[in-house]
Amino acid sequence: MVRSDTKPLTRIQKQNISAILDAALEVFSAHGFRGSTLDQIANKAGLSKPNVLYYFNGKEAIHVALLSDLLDTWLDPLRALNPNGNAQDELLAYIRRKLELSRNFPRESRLFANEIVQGAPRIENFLKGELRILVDEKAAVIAQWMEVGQIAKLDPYHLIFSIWALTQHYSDFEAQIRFVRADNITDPHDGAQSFVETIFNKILAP
Amino acid sequence: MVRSDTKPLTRIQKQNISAILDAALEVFSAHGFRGSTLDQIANKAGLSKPNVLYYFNGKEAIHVALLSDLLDTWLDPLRALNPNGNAQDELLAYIRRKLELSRNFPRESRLFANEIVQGAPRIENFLKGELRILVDEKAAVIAQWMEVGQIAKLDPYHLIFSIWALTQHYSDFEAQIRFVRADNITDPHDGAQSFVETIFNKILAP
DNA sequence: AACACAGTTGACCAAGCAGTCAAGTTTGAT
DNA sequence: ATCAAACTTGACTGCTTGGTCAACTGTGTT
Repeated sequence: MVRSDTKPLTRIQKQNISAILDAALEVFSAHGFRGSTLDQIANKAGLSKPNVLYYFNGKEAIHVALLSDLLDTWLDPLRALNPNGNAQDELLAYIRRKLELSRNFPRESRLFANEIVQGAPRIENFLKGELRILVDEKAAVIAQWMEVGQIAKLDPYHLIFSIWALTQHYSDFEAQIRFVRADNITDPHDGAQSFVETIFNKILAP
Repeated sequence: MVRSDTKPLTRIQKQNISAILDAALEVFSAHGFRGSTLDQIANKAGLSKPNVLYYFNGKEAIHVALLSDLLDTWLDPLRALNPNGNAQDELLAYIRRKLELSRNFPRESRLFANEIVQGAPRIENFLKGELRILVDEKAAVIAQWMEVGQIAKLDPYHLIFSIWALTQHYSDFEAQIRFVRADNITDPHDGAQSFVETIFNKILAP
C-alpha cells in the first residue's frame, strides 16, 4: 500500500487517491457501506480493482479515509460559534454555515446520514468524544445567552438538534423532496435558506 | 410460496409470517437492504432459511411486504389534517401524531429513512404518486389558512418538510442523539415532544 | 542507456450469500 | 387410524465479491 504518512506523494499517487476517494464518496453515499462494491468504486474511478487495492488496504480503509476527512470538517460550523458575539447573529450564522455545507457537500452529508441511521457503528467514538465535548461546550454558551435574555429560553441541546435536523434534511432526504415537488422548477435549497432563517428568527426571538 | 391473497391463512402461517416480518424489520432497518442477509432474518425469526423462503418468494419480497405495510400507515397523520378545523390546532395535532408515530415505530421510520437516503429507488412511485397528491392537497389547505391569517404566512411545502425533518430526526438519527447525550437519563423523545410543540407554536403564530 | 522502483492488471481464491430441492416430519380433517 | 396437505430442513448450487499474486509496463533519475 501507498499512503504511508511519512513520505511525499507522487503526482500519480495524488491523482489516483483522489479519484478513488471521489468515486468512493459517490458510491458509498448512494448505497451505504455494505451496498457498495469495490468494482463499482474502481469503475467509477477509472481504475482496475487490484489497482484500487494498491492504494488502499481494503474497502474498509477507503471508507475510514472518507469518514475521517469528513468528520474533521463537519465540526467547523459549530466550532465557529463565538461566545462573545450576539446570540441571534451567531446562531443564524451557524445555521447558514450548516445549510451551505449540506448544500455544497450533499454526498458527504448522506455518507454521514447513512452511518447514523444504521446505528453509527463506525463513528461511535467520534460522536461520544469530539462531537459530544463540542456540543456540551456550545450548549453551555447558548444556555448562557438564554439566561441573560438575548434569546428565548429553550432546551439548548434540542435547539442544536433542531438545527441539524432542518439543515441536513434537504440533502439527506433530497430524494423525497425531489419526487414530491416534481414539477417545481425552483431549487429546493433556495427556498430552504430563507425558510429556515425565517423560522429560526421566530424561534429565537426573546 | 404461501401468501396467495385468495385463501385464509393457517395458524402457523400467520405466526411465522409475522415472525419473519418482525425479524426483517429489525434487520433491514438496522443494516439497509443490501446490508441484510436472509440468514440474519431467519435466525432472528427462529426459522431456517429455506423455511423463510417457503413463506416469501425471496429477500426482495420480504422487503416489499414491509414497505407496503408501512407506506400505507405512513400517510395517515397527514391525511387526518382537517381543513375545517382550526389551523394551529390541526397542525399541532399533526405534529403530535407524527412525533408519536416515530416514537412508537422507530424501526419503521428508519426503514423508510434508509430508503430515502439511498435515493428512494424502491419507493419512487409512492413518493411521486400518493404522497405527492396528498402533500399538494394539504399544502393548499395550509396556504388557505395562511391566506385568511389564521397562521403566519410561510411556504406551506417547506413547513411540511420542516415537520417531517424535526419529527423523524429523533428516531432516524437516534444514535447520534444517544451518543451525544450519553449521561443524560431523560428519554430524548420526552424533551422532543415539548420542544417541538413549543417551537411550532412560535413558528405558526400569526 | 540502464536501472530501481512506482504503477498496473489478468487470473485466481475463498467466503458469503440468495435461492433450490428432495426428502423428511407435523397437522388436522375425516 | 389414515391420509393429504402443510410445514420443515440438510445439503447443495451458482453467483457475487473482497482480496491476493505473480508477472508485466511506465517513470524518472543518474
